Amino acid sequence: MAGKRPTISDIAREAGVSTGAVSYALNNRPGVSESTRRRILEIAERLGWAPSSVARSLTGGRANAVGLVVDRPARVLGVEPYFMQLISGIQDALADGPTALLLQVTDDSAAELAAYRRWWAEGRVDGVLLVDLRTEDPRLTLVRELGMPAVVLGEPAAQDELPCVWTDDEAAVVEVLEYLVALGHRRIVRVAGPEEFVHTQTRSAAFTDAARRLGLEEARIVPADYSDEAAARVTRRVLTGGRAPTALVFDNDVMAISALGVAQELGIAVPERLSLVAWDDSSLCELVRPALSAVRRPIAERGAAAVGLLLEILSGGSPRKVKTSDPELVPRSSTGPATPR
Amino acid sequence: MAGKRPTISDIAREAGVSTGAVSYALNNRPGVSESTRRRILEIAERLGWAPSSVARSLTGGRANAVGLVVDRPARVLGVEPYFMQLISGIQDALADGPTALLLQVTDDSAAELAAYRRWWAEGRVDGVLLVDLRTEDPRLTLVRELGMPAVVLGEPAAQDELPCVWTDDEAAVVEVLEYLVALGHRRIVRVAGPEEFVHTQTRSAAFTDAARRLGLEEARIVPADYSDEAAARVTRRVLTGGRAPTALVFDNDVMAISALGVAQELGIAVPERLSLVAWDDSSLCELVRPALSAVRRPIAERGAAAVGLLLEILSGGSPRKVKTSDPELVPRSSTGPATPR
DNA sequence: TGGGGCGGGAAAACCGGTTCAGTGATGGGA
DNA sequence: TCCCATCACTGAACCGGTTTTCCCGCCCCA
Repeated sequence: MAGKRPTISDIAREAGVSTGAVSYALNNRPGVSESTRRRILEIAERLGWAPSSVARSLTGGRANAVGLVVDRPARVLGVEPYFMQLISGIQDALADGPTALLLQVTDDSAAELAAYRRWWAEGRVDGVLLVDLRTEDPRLTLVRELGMPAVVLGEPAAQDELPCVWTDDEAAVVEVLEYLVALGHRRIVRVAGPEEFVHTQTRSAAFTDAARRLGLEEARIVPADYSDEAAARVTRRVLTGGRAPTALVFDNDVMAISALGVAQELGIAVPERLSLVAWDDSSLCELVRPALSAVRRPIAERGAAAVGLLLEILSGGSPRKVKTSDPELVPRSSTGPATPR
Repeated sequence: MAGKRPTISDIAREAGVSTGAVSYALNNRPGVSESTRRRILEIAERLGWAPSSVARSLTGGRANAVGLVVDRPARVLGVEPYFMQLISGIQDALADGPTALLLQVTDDSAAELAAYRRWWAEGRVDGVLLVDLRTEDPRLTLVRELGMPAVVLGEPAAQDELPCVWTDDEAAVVEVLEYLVALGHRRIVRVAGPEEFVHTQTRSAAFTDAARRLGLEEARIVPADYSDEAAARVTRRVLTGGRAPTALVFDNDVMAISALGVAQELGIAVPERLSLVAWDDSSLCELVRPALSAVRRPIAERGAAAVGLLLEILSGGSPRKVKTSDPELVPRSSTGPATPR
C-alpha cells in the first residue's frame, strides 16, 4: 500500500483547525492552547505525519543538506581508507540532525566544480566541504563568487579567510624525522603525494626544514601520486640508485604497502636494512607483514569537526579555524635501527 | 557578493511575460512562440538562472535523489574497497542526471531502518538502494510497507518480487573450486563472511554443493565476519589444527590479506604449502606479496546497474531482475599446486 | 459577414509547509 | 463599567516553480 503521505492539511481537517494552528502546534511555538496542541500532536502521530523536507526548504530557504565532492580516480579511491573514515566522521556529526549528506565522486576536477556550482544554483545544499585543497584552487574562487558557505579540510592558508579544520601535520613530520634520526637514519627519502595539493607542500616544506635543522644533508623528496604503481616505480628507482636511503616516509598507506612489496622483491629486508613509515594509519598497516609504522591522524574527527563548523556557520556563527587533536606516530615493525654500511 | 539566486519571476518581469510562459519556455514545451522562447532563454542565461530543485520537487513530487545506507562498522568500512567502488559506479549512472545521491553510513541496523524511514517520510528520496541483504531482512518489510521504490544489490530471493541486480556468484564459487582441485587441492576451507547475509549463504551453499560434486570430503566452511582480526583468529586455528587445509578461500580481500600475515607468522609458505583465494579483487590484492589470486566481481557495474534500474522504475518501468557480467577468477601468486604430504 | 479553430499568452490554482496580519472572546485593571 | 491586553486561532500571503483554465485575437472558410 503506497498510501499518500499525510500533510498538515489532513491534520488540520481532522482536528478542525487551520493549517496555521497545526504548524504552530507541531513546531512547539506559542499560539495554540495546550489542549489543542496535544490533540494535534496526537492526530499527527496517528497519521504518521512527518514534515516534507522539500516544503520546509522552500520556505525556510534551507536545503538541510551539505555537499561533498571527492575528486580521485576510482582505483585509488577504493583502496584508500581515508575517505570512508572521513565520511564516517561526517555522519557522526550529522546524525539525527535534519541535515543530510550529498556525495559525489568524480575523477575530473571540472566536474567537481560543476557539481558544486549546480548544487548551489539548484538550492540543493546549504554549504559544502572542500577536501584536497590545491594551490590556486578554483574552488576557492567559486565559493567566494557564489557566496556559498564552505569549510576547508586542510591547512589554513594565511591569505584567505575561509573557515577550515586543520591538523598539525608539520609537528608530525618533525616527530617522524626525529624518530628516524634517533634510530640512526641519515639518508631519508620522503615519497610525496601529488605536488598540487597544499597539504603535500606543507609536509614537504616541513620535511625540508626539519631535515636541515637535523643536519640531514642527504634527505630528499621524490614526487609520486598516491597510487601503488607510482610508488612502486619510485621506490624501485630510489632503492637501486647510488646511496640508497635507509628510511622511506610515504604520504599515504597504499604507497607504503606497495613499497614493502618492492623491497621484498629486491631482497631488501624490512626493517633490518630499510625502514618504512606510512602516513595515514589504517588497518591496512596492521594487516601487512611487517606491520607498518604509521602516522595516525584523527580523520573521522576532522570530518566531524568540519561538519560541526559548517553547521555553526550556517546558523550564523562566525567563520573560524579549528585545530583537531594532533597526529601521532604509531611505531610498528617496519622501522628499526639503521644498519651502518 | 552573495547575490540572491534569480527566480522565474525575475525572468518574467524582465521579459514582460507571465511566469507560466517562462516555465513553458524553459522546459521546451509548446505554448510560447519561438521568438519569446528565445528571448526568455537569453534572459535566463544572462541572469544565471537555474531551477530550484526544491521548488520543482514540491510540484513534481519527485525529490530527485536516491538514498543509500551502508551499515558496517567504520573500521571495516574504511579498509574495504567494496563500497567506494560501488559508490563510484553509482555516480557514473547518476552523472549529469538531475538525481543526487544521499549517503548515510552507520554501524547500527536500527539506525539504518530509521534513516530509510525518515528519508521517505520527509520526501527526501524517490527510492533507495539496499545492500547486504540479510535473511528476513526488516528492510524488505519496510519498503513494502512504505511503498518505497527500492532496488536490491544481491541475490534474487525467489519469494519476493523486489527488483534486484545480481551477479552469478555461484558460478564463481564453482570456478574457484575447480581451479583449486585442478591444482591438486582436496582439503579446502572457505572462510565465510557473516552468516546473516544472504550472499554469504548463497556462496556457502554453492561451495558445499560443488565440494560434494567434486568429491571433496574434507572441504568445509568456517564463519568469520569480514574483519581482519576474526580472519586471523580463524586462520590460525584452522592451520594449526589437525589435517590442515592446503587452500583457503575468503569472502573478502581484507580477510585474505590478514591470513597471509598469519601464514607468514606460522612459517607456512604461500603458495608452496598453502594457497589463498580472496573474493573481491582490489588493488590491495596486487599490493601484497605474494599477490593474491582473487575473484573479481564487477562492483562498479553493479552500482551503475542498480541505479539505472531504480531510475527506470521511478519513471514507470516495471521491476525486473538484472544480471551483471560474470565474476572471474584472477590467478596471481597466492595459489599453486598442492604439495602432497 | 459570421462562426469555428487555433496559437500565444495571462491568470490563478497548486504543491506543503511557514508566518504575518487580523479577529473575536476573555480577563484584568482603573 | 469601560477599555485595553492577551490569548487562541483563522485567513491569506508567500516560497519558486508547474499546470490547468481561460481569454483574446487572428485566420480560414462557408
